[in-house]
Order: sequence, then C-alpha cells, then structure tokens
Amino acid sequence: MGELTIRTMEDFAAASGVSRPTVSKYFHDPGSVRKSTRERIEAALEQYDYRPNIYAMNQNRQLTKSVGIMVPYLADPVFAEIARTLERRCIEAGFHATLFSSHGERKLESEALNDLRSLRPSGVLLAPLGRSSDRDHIARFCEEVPTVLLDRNIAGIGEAFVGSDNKSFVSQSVDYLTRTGEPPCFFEMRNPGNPNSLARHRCYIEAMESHGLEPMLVQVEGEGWNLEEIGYQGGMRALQDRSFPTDTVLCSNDRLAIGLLAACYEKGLRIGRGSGCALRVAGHDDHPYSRFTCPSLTTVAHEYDLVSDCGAETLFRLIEAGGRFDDRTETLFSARLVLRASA
Amino acid sequence: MGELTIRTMEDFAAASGVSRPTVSKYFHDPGSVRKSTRERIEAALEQYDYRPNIYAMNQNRQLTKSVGIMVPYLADPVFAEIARTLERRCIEAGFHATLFSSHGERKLESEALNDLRSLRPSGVLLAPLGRSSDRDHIARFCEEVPTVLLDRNIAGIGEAFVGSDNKSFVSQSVDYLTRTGEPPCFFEMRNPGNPNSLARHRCYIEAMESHGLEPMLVQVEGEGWNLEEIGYQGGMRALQDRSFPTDTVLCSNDRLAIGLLAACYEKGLRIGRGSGCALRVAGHDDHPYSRFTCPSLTTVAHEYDLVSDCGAETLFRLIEAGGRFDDRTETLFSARLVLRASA
DNA sequence: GAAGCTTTTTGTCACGCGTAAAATTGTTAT
DNA sequence: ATAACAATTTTACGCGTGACAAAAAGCTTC
Repeated sequence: MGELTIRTMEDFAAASGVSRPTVSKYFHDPGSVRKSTRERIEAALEQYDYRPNIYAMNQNRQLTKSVGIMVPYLADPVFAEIARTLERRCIEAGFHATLFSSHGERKLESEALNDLRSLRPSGVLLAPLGRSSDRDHIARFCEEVPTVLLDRNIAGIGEAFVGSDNKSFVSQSVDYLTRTGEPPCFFEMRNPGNPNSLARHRCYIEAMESHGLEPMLVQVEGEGWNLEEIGYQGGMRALQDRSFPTDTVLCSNDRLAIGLLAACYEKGLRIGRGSGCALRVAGHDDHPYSRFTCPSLTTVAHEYDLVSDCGAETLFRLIEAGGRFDDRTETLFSARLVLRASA
Repeated sequence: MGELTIRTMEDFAAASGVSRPTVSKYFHDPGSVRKSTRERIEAALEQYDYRPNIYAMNQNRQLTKSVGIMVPYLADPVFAEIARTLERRCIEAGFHATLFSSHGERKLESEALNDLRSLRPSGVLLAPLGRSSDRDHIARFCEEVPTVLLDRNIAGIGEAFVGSDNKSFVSQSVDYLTRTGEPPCFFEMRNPGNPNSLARHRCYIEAMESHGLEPMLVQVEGEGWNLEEIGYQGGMRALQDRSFPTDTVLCSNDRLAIGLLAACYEKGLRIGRGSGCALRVAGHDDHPYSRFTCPSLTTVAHEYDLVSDCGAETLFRLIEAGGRFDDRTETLFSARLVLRASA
C-alpha cells in the first residue's frame, strides 16, 4: 500500500478526506462536527494513529487545557498521595496535568515556578514550601497564572486557599489526650522545613493555655525532610536524658512519631494507654503508614481526599470564571481524630 | 518610562539592542555569543524578565532538551525516591524533566506514554508496570523515542536497561537466613501488581533448590498497591491459621513485611533472631521506612541511588549518541544485605 | 594597520497549527 | 420543492521561534 507517512494535520486531513480546519475543530471538540464527519476522522485515526503536535497547538491556543500541580516534596507520602489524587482529578476533567516538586528547596521552588509559568497553564494547584518560600516570587507568579493554594496558606496570595484547619488538628489531639490522661508535651523540630509545623506549634500552645495548662516543648535538632530519622535520633536522646516532662507525647506530625516509636521500641518501652505502658504517643496527619506502626499510631487525620477534591474543584471553577475570583475564599477542612493503640 | 511590554523575542531583541537571531543563539547556548553581547542581553533580561515561548521554541527544535521520567506508582516511597533522584540528575544535566506516573494501571500507563510521546522528549527513563504493561504499546513507543528501561526489564525493548539483579537479592537473603537458622518460607501476593514480584518468586524457588531445600510459599490475597494492608491482613490470617511452615519468613518486598510486622505486633509475637523470639522476618528493597519498623527490618538493599545515577548517565550517553545504541546493554546492580534486628 | 578569524547582523524560509471570513454544501422544516 | 439554517470547505493570514546563508562588523595577531 502506497501510504505515505502522516506527519502533519494537513496530511491527515487529506488521508481522511476532510479539510484541515475541520480536523482542527474535531480535536478541539469532537462533538462540534457532524456525526458522519466524526466517523470518517476516527476511522482514519485508527489507521494512522496521528496526534497533533502539542507545541504547535498551544502556541496559538488561548486555553491550554493543561494545569500544573506543585508540591513541596514528592517523596513525602502525604504529598505523594495528594499529588496522585490531584493528578487523577485533572485528567478526569480533561486537563493535562504536569507535576512539579520543590524538593524542599526554595531555589528549586522558584525555578519550578518559572518552568511552570512558561507552560502557560490554564491554572495551577500550588502547595508551597511555606516558611522557606520566596513570597514575592510566588505573589508575582499568582498574578500571571490563576492559582489555587493548597495545604499551606499565604495570606492574600492566590485566588483561593484550600487546606486543613491546624487549630482543629491540635485542639482535638490535645483535648483527647488531656481528657484521658496526663496533658501532652509537644515533640517537634526546632527548625522545621515542612509547611504546617509553625502553625501547629502555635496551636499547641494555644490549646494548652485554653485548658489553663503550661505548654511543654521538646524540640529536636535536624534539618531537611528525613523526619523519621530526626524523630528517631531526637527520641533516643530525649529518652536517655529523660527530658520528656510527662508520659504523653504529642508529635507535630506522624513522621516524627514513627521515628520516636522506633526509638521507644529499641529502648524497650511499652507504648499505649493501658496500665503497664510507659508512654503514650500521638501524631498528626494520618500518614499512610501510621496504621502499621507498632503499636498503631493514634493520630488526627488530614483529609487528603477532601482537600484534593475541593482544591481541584475550586481550580476548575476558577478556570471557568476566567482566572479571577471576585473575592479570595479560604476553605478549611476539620481534622478527624483517629484512635488507635498508641495513645 | 515609556517601556512597552516585551512579549516576543523580537521585542526583547530591540530592547536589548541586539538582533533577534543573536538572542535566539544566546538562549540556545549563552556561551556562544561574545561576552559584551552576553552582558547586554543579561542586563535587559533583568529589566524585563522576558522568557522565550516554550511552545514556539520546541516547534522547530530537533533536540527538545527535555526528558520524560515515568514510574509505575508515584505514591510508593521507593519509586518516589527514584523519581526524585532522576529528576535532580536531569535538571543538573540541563534538561527539563517531566514526571509521569502510571498510577498502577495499564490504561493510564499507555495514556501517559502517549502524552509523553507528544512532548517529543530527547529521551525517556521508563520504569514500566511490568506484568500488566501493554508490551506492544511500549515497544512501539521505544521505537520512536530513545528510552532507557529502569527497574523492570522487558526483553528486547528500549535501548538499554538498568536495574537490580533480583537473583542477587533473593539469594543473599535466602543464604543468610538458611545459614543462621531455619530456611525461610516466602511471603508474597498471589497476584502481584508491582514489577519485580514474579522474578523474585522464581529466584526464591531457585535459591532454595540450589540448597537442596523444598520451597515453601505463603501466598496472600489482595489487589493493587496497598501492600502494607495486604501484608497485614494476610499476616493476621496466616498467624491465626498457623500456616507459616517455619519460624523464618522472607517477604517479597519490605512493604509486605511492614504489614506483617504490624500483624505480629498485634498478636504479641516477639520478632527477631534472639532466643525468646517467635519469628524471624526479612524483606527486600531497603524501603525508606524499613529502618524504623519495630523491630527494625533486616532486608536486602535496592541501591536506588546507583540505579538512578547509572540510568540517568546511560540516558545522557544515549542522547549524545543520537538516540540509538549499537547493542542493548543491561546493567544490573547487586543487592546489599542489610542486617537489622528482625532476622 | 592589514590579514585572518570570529561574532553579529540581516534576511528569508520553515514549522504545524489556530482562527476568521466567505463561499459552498448538506440537512431539516415548511 | 423551497426556504432557512447548520455544517463544512476554501482561502488567507498569523503565531513566536529555529535554522541557515550571506554579508557586515568586530576582534586578535603579527
């Protein structure tokens, strides 16, 4: 068969017996051409598996039909899960999703933002680094690209924010622990790199004071995102120095708690709320593995799915609204206490 | 200041007092223009923060300076870590990396491959789903795009393969366990979804037979990528039914082992190699959390970093070689036994 | 200061498709 | 059958850049 290879839309249009603009229209919206025409195009499509050049398409299109997703650290299971859910929602909504990670570094976040901007996406779902973000850079970015902020709020930046209410996280855990035993001390990094740590720090202090109790902080050293290791090392030291002021430890997040539990196990400490237990340990986030720690970890669930779904929905509404909202909405999801064996 | 907005390279060239082709050359390789010219361009660059239109650029470029990275499941910490390392290597080498995940589904893998192809990348690092991949689809993809296969080999497909030697994984664990106690039974999924499970299954049988021992399989039910849960449920059942034929359990991968350890803990079983321990448990991969299980997990390390580095290097060589190698090389890294407390 | 080389300019074509307007064809209702 | 309308084709232009060739300008070296 003397079929010459199909390279351009021109070629393909000729092969399918339809004009090029009609083919173009078909790819823009298959429902916009007559049924008989659509069938001819789709028949040719199977025969030649032609795909339009994405670069040439986007060069002149006003609506790119692509969205960017950016998270602070993709190797963190919580963000990996959020990114996974977001990507699926975008694909289902007919968008092409491009995934970016800041790798925990300010510089890389800014660079990724630049790359993202040059993709000219219809919209962006951005979970910023937070404290170490280049605030001005993000602000400028958000002025050019319709952006929904996720997980970590930055006041006044972006068209909307969707995340969890840190206050509800910490107040629930503090309330529960105080009600069922000794009030908790707070186990955290001295210089945290992940977004919500500082907010939780404040919320812990607030929650304790609202109970008329003195806040007790146990701060561990360490840099970066290797949180289990930091929790483990800090836990070992704290146990050796007997620097836990109570028998109840509330960890800033589950990853620190996982490290602390490992340290406790190594020290032969029994963890849990029964008699004969030396320590109660609780965390925050409902990390995918907190279900499988030994003992299983009592924690406060970060409702990934709700946040992701709502974030995606908000972005789609934003895109339909032309990229701007009249006023900036902030949607906060309450946390959900998950009782397990460790506290 | 009557500065009109800079939109095109033409505008920018005028604003910087240089001709447009020179600006184009600068973006292609800043070192290719004279120093004084470079400085003028860079001065203008700071003033106007112009960035060339990426779509218009790639429309005519033969070499896109972008690479695609694709993994089976981004929410799996092992693949998240591999993806993270690969992305950094690519950025360091001056490429723009685009990340894709198959989300564990054959259909999504094929679709992502189509999207990836239409990006016309210089090269692709592909860790395929394996058993559930659409082999023909991948083969066709690899004929069009220079591809290095990672982690999971598919015979004859792609220009090169870089991964770990499953035989060295399993033989090391079997040897060690057999040498220091009872020979291990093999704890695995009956219908595994992740890439290397079947290979490890075969290697276990081979290793046992080479010792003149009868292979003992403990297969658990379950679908998908929620491996800890599957290991936990399967472990609970096996412990109740007393279906572990020996006191030594070798898990197909660490995630199953993490679930099994949680089940053992809940059953009150002591794990480890000391006297007074009911069971020894070991895994494969050196999962990022295997260090923090209770007890810490004896395992065989998957050398992520070596595989990632070598994979990236191989791809860069491939790209420089014009996209084809004369013969298909397969690089296997040996595993490294990691002794911890659980076995 | 002139030869010899490198860099830059200028000009032109190509890339693959979006988009608009006008002309034509096809479809449906009357 | 004819009008009225919708879908399609034709025609033509534009998008922002890469690639190339030839001419002009700049720099280095002796």
